[in-house]
Amino acid sequence: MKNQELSKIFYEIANLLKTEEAKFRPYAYRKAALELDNLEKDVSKIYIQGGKDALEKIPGIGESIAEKIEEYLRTGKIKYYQELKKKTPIKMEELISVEGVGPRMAKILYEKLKVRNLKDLEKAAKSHKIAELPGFGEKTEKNILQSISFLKKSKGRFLLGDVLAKVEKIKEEFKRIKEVENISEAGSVRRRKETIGDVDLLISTKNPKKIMDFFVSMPGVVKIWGKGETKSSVRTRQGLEIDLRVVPKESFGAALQYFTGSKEHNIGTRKIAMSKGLKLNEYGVFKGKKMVAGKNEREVYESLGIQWIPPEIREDKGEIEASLKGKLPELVELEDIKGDLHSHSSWDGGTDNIIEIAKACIDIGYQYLGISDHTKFLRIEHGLNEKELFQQRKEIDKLNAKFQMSNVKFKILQGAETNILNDGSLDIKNEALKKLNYVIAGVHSSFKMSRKEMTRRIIKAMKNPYVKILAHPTGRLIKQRDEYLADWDKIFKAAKDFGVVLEINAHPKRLDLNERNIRIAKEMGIKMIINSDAHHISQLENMRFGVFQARRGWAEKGDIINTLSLEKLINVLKRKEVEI
DNA sequence: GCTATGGATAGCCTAGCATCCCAATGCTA
Repeated sequence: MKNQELSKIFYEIANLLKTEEAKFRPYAYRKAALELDNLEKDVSKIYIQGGKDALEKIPGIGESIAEKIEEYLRTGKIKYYQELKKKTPIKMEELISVEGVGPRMAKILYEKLKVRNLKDLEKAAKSHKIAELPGFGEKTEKNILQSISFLKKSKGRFLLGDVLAKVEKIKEEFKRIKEVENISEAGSVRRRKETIGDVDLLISTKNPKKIMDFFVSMPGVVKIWGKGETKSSVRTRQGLEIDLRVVPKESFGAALQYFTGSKEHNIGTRKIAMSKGLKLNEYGVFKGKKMVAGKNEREVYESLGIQWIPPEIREDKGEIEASLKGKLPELVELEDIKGDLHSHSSWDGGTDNIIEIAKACIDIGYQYLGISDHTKFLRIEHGLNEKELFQQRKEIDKLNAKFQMSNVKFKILQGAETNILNDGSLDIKNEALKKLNYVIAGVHSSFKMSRKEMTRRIIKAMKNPYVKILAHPTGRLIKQRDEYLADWDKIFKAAKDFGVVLEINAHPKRLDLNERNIRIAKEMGIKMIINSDAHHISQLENMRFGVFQARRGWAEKGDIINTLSLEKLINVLKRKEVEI
């Protein structure tokens, strides 16, 4: 789809324009980029069917941007964009991915120090040239270096959220070929790791040549690293490396087990095979020369005398031992989720009305939806004040009454995503919080506090009798920002003591808690909730990424409160009983 | 540059915070 390509260009134009005097044009381009990114229909189809006029019907796209889309679809280029790039030939996206560096700073650094990319930026910072510039200083330079070293750690990896849909699409394409007997993703994609290095695909077929020919000629392939009958590797336009392996039908299960990994897990399973006088490799399980299993993965595990282990926990973190004892956790499933308690509506500047979100949730099959808009401290997000929360309540009550009248078994709950201010107080008065069905609290500012201060700040908020959920507890943004400094042992203990539910934020960029913390929370008996944090109806689907993450942290249905029926959930959301 | 209102023009995504330098700027949510 051209949507994403165009969206990327318009984002970049917006950022380039931000370095100039233009005040509102950057917002216009950003809006257009956002709309294109969220657009379900292929923009080139819209153009073919209705021309430029049809393009202008897309929200946020007017005459000028429609012309640029037209130009891109016809020529593959946008002259205006090229001219902007010529004026400031820097890798803007790369530079502003460094926390603390924005478009303006990037431009100044280019003009003064000829910084064009991340490498130049690091060099300039290391040689202390940045601190010498007017308007900059030692602290800025130090922060830049810190952010760069964080970025390096995740370099070359993609978010699962960006990769999975593409993998699913490729699988669909393959399934149309009748010679494909079995197909599955393997590797870290199948284990649903939060970031992915490269994609492994596995197919069984009697006609490897046809499969491999199709694979290397897929649209979007820009480089073929290798092509053979059993293995081919390509790189896509987005920089994603995909390996495809073709195996015979009889070995598909064994190969799937082998290529799913992790390496550590496989070492463990192979040891078990050895202890039973068997040999396990990617072709099957063998007793001497006789193959005893291999066709499907389940029989591979069973032939070793252990339970089949869900891919998400194949990390050699105790799953093999648990499996040997027949005590694997029954991991939470997407189907267990009965509702979403973290979503944003048009009240706080989101795109969709409450009723639209509710309808989407009914379609998913949820029993309930919690609207939790931002509150007033976050002006940029149009945070609601006490009065607006009250007005919103009236709308929600009306909608619930309608559901009841028409015998729809669905309820909208009213929450709010309040802000934990620097001193640990919230930005909404308790009298207003009291009237909500539940309160989420989260840190949205001043991330760089001392460990001690941040710990005190969060725990104080958790003590508020109305706070029930701690949103995105560690504040990290994958590949972008590390978690804030805090004493997590103390915070987890506070969650346990004060009955605060820890969120597993399902946004692919957050996935916060991470799997390690989920497992700690589970072992401590702390309840968790998986929330989408959707700002757009399409993001409700992110729930699945939260479920993957929960599964990676060994969470079971009973650990997650939004697997409960509405009645039970309401009971859990009740005011804290404990004296704080 | 887009949208809404009214047919050309106003309004839009702002406020707190850190940093750098002691008032202003740019970044972030």
